[in-house]
Amino acid sequence: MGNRVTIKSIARDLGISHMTVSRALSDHPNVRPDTRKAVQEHARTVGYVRNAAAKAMRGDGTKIVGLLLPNIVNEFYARFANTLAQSCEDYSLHLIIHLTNDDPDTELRAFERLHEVQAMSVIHVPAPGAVQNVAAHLAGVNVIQLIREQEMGQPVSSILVEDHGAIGAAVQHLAGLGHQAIGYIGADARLSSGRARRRAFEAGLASAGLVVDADWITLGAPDFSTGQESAGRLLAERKVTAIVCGGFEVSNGALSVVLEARQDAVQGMGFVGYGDPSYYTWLNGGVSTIAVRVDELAQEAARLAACPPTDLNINRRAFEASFVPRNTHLAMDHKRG
Amino acid sequence: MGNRVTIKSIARDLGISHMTVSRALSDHPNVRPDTRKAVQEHARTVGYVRNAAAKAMRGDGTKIVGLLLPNIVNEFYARFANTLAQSCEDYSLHLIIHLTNDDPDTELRAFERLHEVQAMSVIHVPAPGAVQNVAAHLAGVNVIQLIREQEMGQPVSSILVEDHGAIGAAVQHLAGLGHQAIGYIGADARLSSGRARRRAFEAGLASAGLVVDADWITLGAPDFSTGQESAGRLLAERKVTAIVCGGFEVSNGALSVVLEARQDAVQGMGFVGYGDPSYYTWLNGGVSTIAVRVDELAQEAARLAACPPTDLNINRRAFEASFVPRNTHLAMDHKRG
DNA sequence: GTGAAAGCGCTAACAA
DNA sequence: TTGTTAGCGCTTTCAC
Repeated sequence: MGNRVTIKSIARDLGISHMTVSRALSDHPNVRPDTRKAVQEHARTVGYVRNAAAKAMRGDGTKIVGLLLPNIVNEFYARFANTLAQSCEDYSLHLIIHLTNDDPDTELRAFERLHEVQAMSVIHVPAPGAVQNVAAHLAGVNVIQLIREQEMGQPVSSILVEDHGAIGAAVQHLAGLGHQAIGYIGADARLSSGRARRRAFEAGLASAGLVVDADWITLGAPDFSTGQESAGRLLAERKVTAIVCGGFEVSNGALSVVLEARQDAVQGMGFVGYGDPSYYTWLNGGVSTIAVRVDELAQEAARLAACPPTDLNINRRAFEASFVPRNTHLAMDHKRG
Repeated sequence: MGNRVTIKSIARDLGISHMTVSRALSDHPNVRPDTRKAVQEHARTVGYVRNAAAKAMRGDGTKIVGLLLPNIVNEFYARFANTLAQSCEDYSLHLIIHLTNDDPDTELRAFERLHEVQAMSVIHVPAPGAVQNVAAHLAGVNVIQLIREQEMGQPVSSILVEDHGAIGAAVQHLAGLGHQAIGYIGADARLSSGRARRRAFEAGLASAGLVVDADWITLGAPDFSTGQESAGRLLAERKVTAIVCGGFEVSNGALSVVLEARQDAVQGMGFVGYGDPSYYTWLNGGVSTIAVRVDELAQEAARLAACPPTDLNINRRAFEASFVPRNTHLAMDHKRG
């Protein structure tokens, strides 16, 4: 069963040496044109494909790229993976996906598995928490960090979102609408992105001349339930009149709570989400949000994955986020175009 | 650079034969316990992982599963991939994703690439159109078709959605609401699912005592733009008072048009979507839809991918869809819980 | 209980 | 221009 077609089987078929077949198939100059043609034609008709394992074993590399994401249902990650997968097709790269659920142990296992298959590059959203002994699995791997930065004990590339300006604009926008007590929901200090966004939020408040109340800043793991719980708390306490979200998952979690809250509890409340899933344009007649150029991030990631930077020095690239004002106030009637 | 740790390098380190190392690492009985322990400990400290390529070359299989989806931004596919990826983790399988965009050529290339890496199983949503010469790349591969069925020239498993009843229920529901002219948007006859759902829709009309008007049935490729264009046409013609969608992409496309249409053009129009993305519960105060048990499909797919059915006969498994009535009529004010 | 040899598919280096 | 050899990392088979 399943007798693979190999260069040797082709060589037998054609009564020549397997080396001639190898040369013909890789367009080596030292093959008589008619031989080359005959070999290539035969190879096509018998459905020959080169054996990736054999190539890998010779040290020729694998064309395998690993992608480590918290999940793939959040539309930001889904779009990223989608665009990345398409770009990988262009570079003839295989894309292996591992979901970390933002758990360091799962992340470690994923690195281990990718080491087994000798992945050439790994694109990952670093999970929160301490760096573990991943270093052993990183020898000769081209590591590309996404969104968050974390020391890995070896030079890595990073693709980041520069959202300081956008978060500031969101706060200004809310202040302009008359909001004085603005709450924030985001990731805690374990993540570089969590630290940066929180700073941006506080800077925004300051430049709008508003006070920072530590009680209105709710932090946690960068996940859906943090968003839910934080929004629930802020809503229950009724101290803030607006909420700014600093994270993709957190934003969806918070939004789910506000959308399902009693109307009188949220009427007139300001809300700014993070990330820009397609349905944000429809919910509430349009949810104001901080938009990230996800496709550009993904294309840059594919480029870096396909062509590892020869210069092993740090390689940081940041993409500017933008504030998209829509229906900032909740529980309004639908507006239609 | 990047000198891989191998059983031979470990053997050198410990001054023993590489065979003893191999046996120790695979818990073979014929190794002195202290030798085994020493080897395993050393392997752990130097970060040894087995070389997948070498194993594959010996014919031991690859633990690689290919996943071919039209895209991964549609929430149904995203959820499927998400659950599948998690399940693959449990079975220690590598998941390689290829996006076909429902294009047969892209699909063919994906099969070719997966053949190169000797994927053990391939889970795929067959693209519309004729079967091409994929057969050559299927030798010894465990093929699992998802949602749609297509003859592949070799025995395959299929994981299907049994939505006849749910589609019938949707039509009954609309009829009960007084709708007499009900339109349908779905995939054309190139897809098994397109044929089946259309039949289910017509059967539903018949059993509700309603007429079938061929003009109200709009078919096309199973994509977003088909949904957009068809919904646009049905809205412009103003002949139907309700629309039933028969496809994930199509449903989102149609919904996008309906949500962005002028309010008077859709007020009171009935709408039933297909699939149940999370935001359907929030849009329009809740979009009625045909819900598919996506997690169960994915788990079954992982099971089949991990344990290829030894019995090479047909292996079909269908999961029942259900009709979820929510705010069937469009452009109502938000209802809140 | 341990080791040596062979071979999976492929190509760089040498031989003819 | 074509062919032979060797070796990448691993395990099965056979010898000790």
